Amino acid sequence: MTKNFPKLNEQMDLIRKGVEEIIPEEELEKKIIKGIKNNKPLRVKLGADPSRPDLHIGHGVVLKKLRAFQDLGHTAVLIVGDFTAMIGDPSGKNKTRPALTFKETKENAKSYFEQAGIILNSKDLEIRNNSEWLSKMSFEDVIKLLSNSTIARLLERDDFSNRYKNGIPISVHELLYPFAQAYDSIAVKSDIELGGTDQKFNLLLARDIQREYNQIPQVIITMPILEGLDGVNKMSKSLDNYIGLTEKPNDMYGKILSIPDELIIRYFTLASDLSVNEIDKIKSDLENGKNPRDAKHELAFEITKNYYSIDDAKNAADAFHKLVIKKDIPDDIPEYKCSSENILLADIIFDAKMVSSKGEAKRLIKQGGVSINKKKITEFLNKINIQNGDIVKIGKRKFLKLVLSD
RNA sequence: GGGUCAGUGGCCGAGUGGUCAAUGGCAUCAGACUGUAAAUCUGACAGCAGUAGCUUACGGUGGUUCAAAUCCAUCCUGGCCCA
Repeated sequence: MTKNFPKLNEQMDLIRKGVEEIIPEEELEKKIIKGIKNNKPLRVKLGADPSRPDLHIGHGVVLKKLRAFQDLGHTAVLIVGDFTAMIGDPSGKNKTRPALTFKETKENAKSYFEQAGIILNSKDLEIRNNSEWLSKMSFEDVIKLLSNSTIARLLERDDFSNRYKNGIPISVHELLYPFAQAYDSIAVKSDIELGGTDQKFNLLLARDIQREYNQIPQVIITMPILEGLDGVNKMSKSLDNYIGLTEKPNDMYGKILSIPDELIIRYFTLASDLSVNEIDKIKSDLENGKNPRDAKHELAFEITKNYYSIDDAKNAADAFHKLVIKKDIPDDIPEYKCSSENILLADIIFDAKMVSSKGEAKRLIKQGGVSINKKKITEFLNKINIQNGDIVKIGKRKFLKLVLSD
């Protein structure tokens, strides 16, 4: 199979977009030149962590970079850490992560691929489980592997040294994680490995180890960690500041609009497919007084479009204007069947699972957060008379359509 | 192995026998306001209950007491010091 690789400059331009570091850049150029000359795609490794089944656009940053390599004709090698999931990557963590069972790992891996598949091209994609080689290693093999580094080196890592200083436990097996990951690179003979900046240590260690095992060390490319909706912390599910890859277009659009203005360019760079030139244009427009709101709408549109379609993005934009700006009601609202016309409002919204307890329902009503047909209801003790088709609004974004059934 | 300290609500962290469903901060939710689902201000924030009542909660279990998050015993988890 012959491939037509783009020229070095073209490749480098695309690769450089948004990256934090390329270590070392000259080696990358050499590898690319060699690839073009020998007509051989580079093997670009990315470790998938099956302990986190829900991907968000923060994960998308690095997946997009991997996709960029695929678009350039290279081979994406996705490693499922089914074996290492038993350890749990300590990167960026301040506590030991619970080990997963094999079954959980499998299920998570499945949903990981469904979601990563949104971004990656299924061609030029090689998927490997690291249990394939790690489970076969003997204790002797492990000792050989571990003899390539020192405790001092491991403790240099921020994650570990912070935990150590602050008296937070570090289990010994966590120290082995970077070695397992490094060994993956040897097993798949990676030319390049991608990761977030929090992976830098692990990625670099693999270079040393590959050298010990007589392989040409991989080039490492780190991507910035995308901030979440709060604009401060990294995007993560546990902080609930994330935009899921599989979120509905409307939610995706709305959530993007809620990012702080300062993050607009960063999001364009890391999460959209716009070219560096296009992004520079937006940047200068903003500096010349363009309303950030408009730029943010463009951003929301772009990202939603990439994950769905132009039409979906348009619809999401319309829905946002309707729901949030004009405070209108959305088109599709869940229905709730009422058997009686006389009923407590609190019971309805609790039963329809719009709130997690009746106390919460009462609280919302008391605070004026619930309305029927745009009329606020603030008395939670009175029963209400319902008409078929009444629209109940709960809080800012939840709606319920009442349907009488007899 | 010995000693010692700690484990509190989504998180951080007060509280050392009754006045504790438990101060405060963060997060969250609602209302007002706004270009925004931002910022700010106000309020709420265990569950059940037609409203001062009940239930479940301060690592687990058992106990002392009229009464325990607070005391005792034991177990689990972890930190630190010594070996």
